[in-house]
Amino acid sequence: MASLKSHNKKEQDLSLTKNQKIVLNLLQNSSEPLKAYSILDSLKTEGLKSPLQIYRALDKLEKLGKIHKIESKNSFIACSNSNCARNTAFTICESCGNVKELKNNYLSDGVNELIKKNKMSITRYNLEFYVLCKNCKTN
Amino acid sequence: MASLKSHNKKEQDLSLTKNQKIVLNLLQNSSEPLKAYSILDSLKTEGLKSPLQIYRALDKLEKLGKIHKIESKNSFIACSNSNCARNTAFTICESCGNVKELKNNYLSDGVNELIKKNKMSITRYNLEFYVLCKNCKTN
DNA sequence: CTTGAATTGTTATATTATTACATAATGTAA
DNA sequence: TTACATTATGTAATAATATAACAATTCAAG
Repeated sequence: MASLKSHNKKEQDLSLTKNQKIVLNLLQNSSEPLKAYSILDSLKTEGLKSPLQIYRALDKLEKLGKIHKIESKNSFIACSNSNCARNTAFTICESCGNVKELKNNYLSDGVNELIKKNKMSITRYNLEFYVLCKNCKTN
Repeated sequence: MASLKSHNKKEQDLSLTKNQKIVLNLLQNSSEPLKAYSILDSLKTEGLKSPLQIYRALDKLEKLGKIHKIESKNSFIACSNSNCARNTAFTICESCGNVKELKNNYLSDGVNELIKKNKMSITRYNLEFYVLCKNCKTN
């Protein structure tokens, strides 16, 4: 087991530490973005008791591209692509706050075009599209 | 002067209240985004002494589209277009943090195309492009 | 003038995030 | 292996950002 783990490190990010795994797991199983202190509350049972333990795990996961921060909501969401550490795009429902990550492939061509046309030399981008989600439209 | 002022209210947003004007003025004369508490510090001399006075002015100005919040920096910047209350786009230097608002016209066509192509029904957007600004490139 | 909406002032408090410091685990090169 | 650097941990304290609650005031519309 141990040897398997270390062998696959890079591919599967099994190199995550205990705290990082716990936090990532919570986010991956959440249907909505979570706030740091709400994560903390949820993980008190797992032995995480200080904000810093959460923030440190979040920082690392974000750098790895495994999660993203929705800045306008001070919330964190698991990456639904494949570890996009640099470019992100979300839709955010203006009514209920529901957030979805847009698939890289859907956008990247269009965004690249946009960038070229405007002669911008971009190292990274974050796009937030505000919408009315299906649920909220019908209500 | 006074009569001119009241006559042009709507066009020039002279209807702003005292606090709102003071805060907007500070932001318009700033070369960089400012944080709420730094605004508070700067305006202690003008009689503004509580965070809430600042936040309330900022909220109002943001709704009017006269300023924007850079969420990832918890900072505020005066609008450099004409009161774009809904759609915003910025470049943010990854090195020095320098922020510039992109002109609406530069982007809007391209963004609209992008939205159409992806069949999104967007009510509003905020685009953050991270760059290396000229200064930081050469250093 | 008077009524209702918006704005203000003030205190207290909630929420989000980091500093500082001591310790332990892990990786790596001699 | 030892030794050294790097990374992660735990904990307490505190900084930075933002809002709640309430009383008082301003100010335009009827």
